[in-house]
Amino acid sequence: MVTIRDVARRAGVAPSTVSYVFNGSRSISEETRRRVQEAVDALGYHPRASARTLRSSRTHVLALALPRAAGLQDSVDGRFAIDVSDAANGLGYDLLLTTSQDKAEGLRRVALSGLADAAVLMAVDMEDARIDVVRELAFPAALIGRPADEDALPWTDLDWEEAAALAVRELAAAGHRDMVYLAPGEREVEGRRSYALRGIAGARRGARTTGAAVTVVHSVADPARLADRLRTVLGNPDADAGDGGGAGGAAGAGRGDGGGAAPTALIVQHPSAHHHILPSVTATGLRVPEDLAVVVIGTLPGDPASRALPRVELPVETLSFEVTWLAVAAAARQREGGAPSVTEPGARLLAESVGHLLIPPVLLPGTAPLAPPRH
Amino acid sequence: MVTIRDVARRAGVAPSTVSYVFNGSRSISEETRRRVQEAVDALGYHPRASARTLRSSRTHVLALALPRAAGLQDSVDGRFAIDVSDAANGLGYDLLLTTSQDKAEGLRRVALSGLADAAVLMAVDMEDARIDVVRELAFPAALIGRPADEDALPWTDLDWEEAAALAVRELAAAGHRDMVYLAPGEREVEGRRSYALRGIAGARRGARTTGAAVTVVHSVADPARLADRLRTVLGNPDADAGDGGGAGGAAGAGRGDGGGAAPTALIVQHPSAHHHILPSVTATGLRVPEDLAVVVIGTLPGDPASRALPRVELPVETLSFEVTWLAVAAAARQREGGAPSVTEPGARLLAESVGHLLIPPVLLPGTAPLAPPRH
DNA sequence: CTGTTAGCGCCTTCAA
DNA sequence: TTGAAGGCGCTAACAG
Repeated sequence: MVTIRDVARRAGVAPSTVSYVFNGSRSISEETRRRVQEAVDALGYHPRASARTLRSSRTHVLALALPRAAGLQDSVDGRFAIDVSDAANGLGYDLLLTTSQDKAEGLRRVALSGLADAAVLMAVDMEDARIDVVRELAFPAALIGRPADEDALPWTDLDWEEAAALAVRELAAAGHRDMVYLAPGEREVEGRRSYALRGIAGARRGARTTGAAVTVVHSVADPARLADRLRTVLGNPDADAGDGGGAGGAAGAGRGDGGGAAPTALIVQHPSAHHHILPSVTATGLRVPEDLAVVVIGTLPGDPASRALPRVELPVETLSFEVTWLAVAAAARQREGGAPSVTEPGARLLAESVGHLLIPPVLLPGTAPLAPPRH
Repeated sequence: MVTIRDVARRAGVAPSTVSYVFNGSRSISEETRRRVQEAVDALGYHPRASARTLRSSRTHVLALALPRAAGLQDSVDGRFAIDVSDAANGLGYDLLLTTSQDKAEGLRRVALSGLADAAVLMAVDMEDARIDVVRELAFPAALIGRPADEDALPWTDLDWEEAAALAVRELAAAGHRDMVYLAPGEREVEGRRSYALRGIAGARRGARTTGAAVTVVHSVADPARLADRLRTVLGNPDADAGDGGGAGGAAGAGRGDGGGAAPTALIVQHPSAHHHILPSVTATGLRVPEDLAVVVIGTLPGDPASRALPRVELPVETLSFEVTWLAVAAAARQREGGAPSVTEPGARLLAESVGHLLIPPVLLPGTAPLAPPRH
């Protein structure tokens, strides 16, 4: 184990000088710097993180709090984890994963034991228990997701509400009067997942704005059951009444002049349905886009399977970078007692002062056009 | 900041006593224990990880080295990250993500700065640079993936080779004489990704064993190009010669009595193709399973989109647990100077002594049967 | 521009 | 069954 003292001895300087060479907080003569560097290379010295942290009470580690809802987790989570890790590295931080089980236990433990300087909270609910935890502990944190209390903590998110409203508006502009909004599953709504509620609210708003009829249906993981629900709500003429069953999660919504006509458009917000939505629709006997226009919301960028459809992508990389920046800024603010540092122009400055950053949705064209309805 | 001394003072004991209460390595009177606990609760004391680590040189942190190949990463990676995190938590460890960019830089830094006790390496290549790094640094590590040198480090993996061979055998037993093996993309093969090479080797072995003709085709991310390649190799009668183009990644292989007949079965090993393989096949005009039997290898458990097909699932949870265990065991071995600890029976003991654990593939039935060929 | 020094909070040997 | 004390490796005052 080679320490700073070994280096100092070999370079013929004091340990503190070696430290300053590393931390660069005071001027060092070129000669001294060179000799220290030489000793470092010769001995293969590398500072111990624990000693540094104990002394400076800075870890240069960010905690990433994953939700870890029992059962299947979306591939979205992993994608965020990787991109946040990259962003953190770029800012000189490492990333510690905390799959907080119950009551944000992991997050609390990480904060209390000083394992991280700040936390990034993923997949937040409208009222998220983890928010209370970090506030109670005065632990710097930033969220991916827009909580009910928008001023409690810095956050960033895709504007899911506007994304849904935008999809409805565009479809209405193309002539569609009757649409179906395939929202995340019931459980996500009951769990008050932010993106789920915002998306549905946007769909309703779009319906009001355009006068189109928008029926909100909740998605299900199982493709067969999903096809059932779609069959029911899309009112396919030659439905062969497969498994029968109830009307599923159809929840009436949207007022407009569309009345009870058969829907001509489908908006899909459920992440895990993105991949098999097309087969599920095809299973109902409808052709896309001739019989039914399909728009997808929240797809992963670069996902080949969803490039065919018109869609609003989830800007994972941007969100990851911004939330990381917000978390690091929060840590800095806490260290310096609240003085906001003005280091970057533009959106970032805004994000820091306002405390959040809402990313406007962009509707990308798919291979298949936004076909107008047939009647 | 409440320290161990504050607790000691309030409980009327020495700091060391408090420490022993936490670490339980010597007997404490019930009375003392109670008073310490009371003080801990009252003051909200929590030990500092950095101080502990500095003193004990144990971090209780595992590093997870993700490959981070430029461009799109599979959702598989994220899934592993989460499951390894859970497994680590179960063994009393936290998980630090290192998205090692070039030359395993992140991993090296984490090891050198003592941020972790051991590493888990994901998505290993046959000859992986990270293996050299951890060996050079004598840093305990375990791999998810089976490297060329099987004895260099402990590892665990699905037996991809046997999985592919199994699929060929089962299809051959069902009467198929001509098959297509859709392997991972050319880049993954050139990068000598372990699972890619093993899978292809297994397909070849299956061909030899059964006498069936197996053509190996490399997958592509883009669904349209994939459909093209499939059209070419599956020799669809009513192919409308879409984009023309070359024969794509078709690489002749497999000897047998199948000769040049049209393939009746398709085996898919490319993870990112799993989701849209069915549409891509349908796009060629072939019906599944009437015209073409499809078997998928390496699907994620619980993925609703792939439940329909016969498949070999990737046992993410098992692999994650085992590799975590191997990594922790390696750390313990290093601490204790090589003495193998005998704490668990069965497979785990075996895994520890042999140093690796190869999981045998299981072919699960899909909704669609393994239809026999028509001719 | 550089050296000396005093801990950061904890664990663990040694002593009682 | 418990205390006292030293030091893990590093940083940040203070001196010069």
